[in-house]
Amino acid sequence: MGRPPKFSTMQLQQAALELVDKHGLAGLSMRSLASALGTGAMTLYNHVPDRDGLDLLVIDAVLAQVRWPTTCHNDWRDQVEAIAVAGWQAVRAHPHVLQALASSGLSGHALLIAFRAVSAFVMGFAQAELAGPLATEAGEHAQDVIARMRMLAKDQYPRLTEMAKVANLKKVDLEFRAGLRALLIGLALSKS
Amino acid sequence: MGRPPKFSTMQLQQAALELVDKHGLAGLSMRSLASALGTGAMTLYNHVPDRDGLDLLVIDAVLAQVRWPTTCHNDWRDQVEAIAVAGWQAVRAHPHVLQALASSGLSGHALLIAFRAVSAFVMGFAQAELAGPLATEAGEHAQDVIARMRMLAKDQYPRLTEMAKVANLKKVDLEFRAGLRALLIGLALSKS
DNA sequence: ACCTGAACACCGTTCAAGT
DNA sequence: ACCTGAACACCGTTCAAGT
Repeated sequence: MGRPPKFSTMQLQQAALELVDKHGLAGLSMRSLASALGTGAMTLYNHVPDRDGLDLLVIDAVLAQVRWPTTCHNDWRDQVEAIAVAGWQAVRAHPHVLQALASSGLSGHALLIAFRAVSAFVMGFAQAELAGPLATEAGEHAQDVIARMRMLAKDQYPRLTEMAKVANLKKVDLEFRAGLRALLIGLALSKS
Repeated sequence: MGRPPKFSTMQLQQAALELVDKHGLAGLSMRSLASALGTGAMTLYNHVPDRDGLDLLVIDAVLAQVRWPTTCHNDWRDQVEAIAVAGWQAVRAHPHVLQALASSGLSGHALLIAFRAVSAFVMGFAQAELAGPLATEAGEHAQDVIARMRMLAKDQYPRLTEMAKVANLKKVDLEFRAGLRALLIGLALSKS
């Protein structure tokens, strides 16, 4: 009866991520993961409901590697920037995962709108980076917009606020920052 | 020898889009599209190099339906907003296509950074909309950021500029506008 | 030039059986 | 409880043949 599981979920995650890093998302299948673990395909159904569960496994593995900032900036915008940078760096380390993230991952978790916005940017930037280098000097003179979102995040989105215990990031990628600014300018459509 | 093609590309596009609208992207396969057209799978290879070509077909079909704005606003930000609205409305009409758009479509075309940014937002908003209604009152007091991107678009990105012959949009979706503003606030991280 | 069916090497998942 | 192989209904694509 009560048998101990042959594999831990972490083992599956590690093997799946390895597979995706090596062969792309298309290289991850029930059968390929199973044989990478030296077992049969059906064994995986003890850890995962279906094929899509494999994607979520990979996404979780990547998110688990994110070094979320842990200390607070005075300016909340610095905090959000640090979060975005951290998320982007984690995704960047596993380019093939992008596809899974974009197609279903984060939205399936019913994540917060604000976090979704940030991650949407992260995706967009990473995709742009694959196609060609960004015009890094675009946003140098960007100015402020009103930041009412700060309250909004604190009141309605505790999870985002919790994530926003921001670290004093030393080694941020300058190109990413410049790209972020360029995107913000491009998106800044507010009326006056 | 010289035989006339049995199907026009437009016929394929229409049938493929219909399939995706009805059964989701997963419902589109070489075989399913072929049998929807009453032919064999291999016939499709005369119009399309491989399976991914089917996705591009669908994406093109959606983009073809976009009623791009045709007249100019004085404020370039109004123009870009009109573009974003038009793109979003087209995508909205075919929710299942989102997956294809997000995973490869637009980035594969090496599109402009700015347009990618806008479409990334469109994706993010559409995904957020599927998960739940947006906090529409979030961005009411948004203010300006510097808009150097205007020049940038004119000098370096003629295709975007060409698309930015903006129409005087009458029926824009208010929720979308509000969501756009909320996202902009959330993303507005510029330093001061 | 364009179409086509058979065949190949895959795929996810159901099922029934094993410990 | 957890594992497993066989079987089923798919899939994209190569190939060789048809008009």
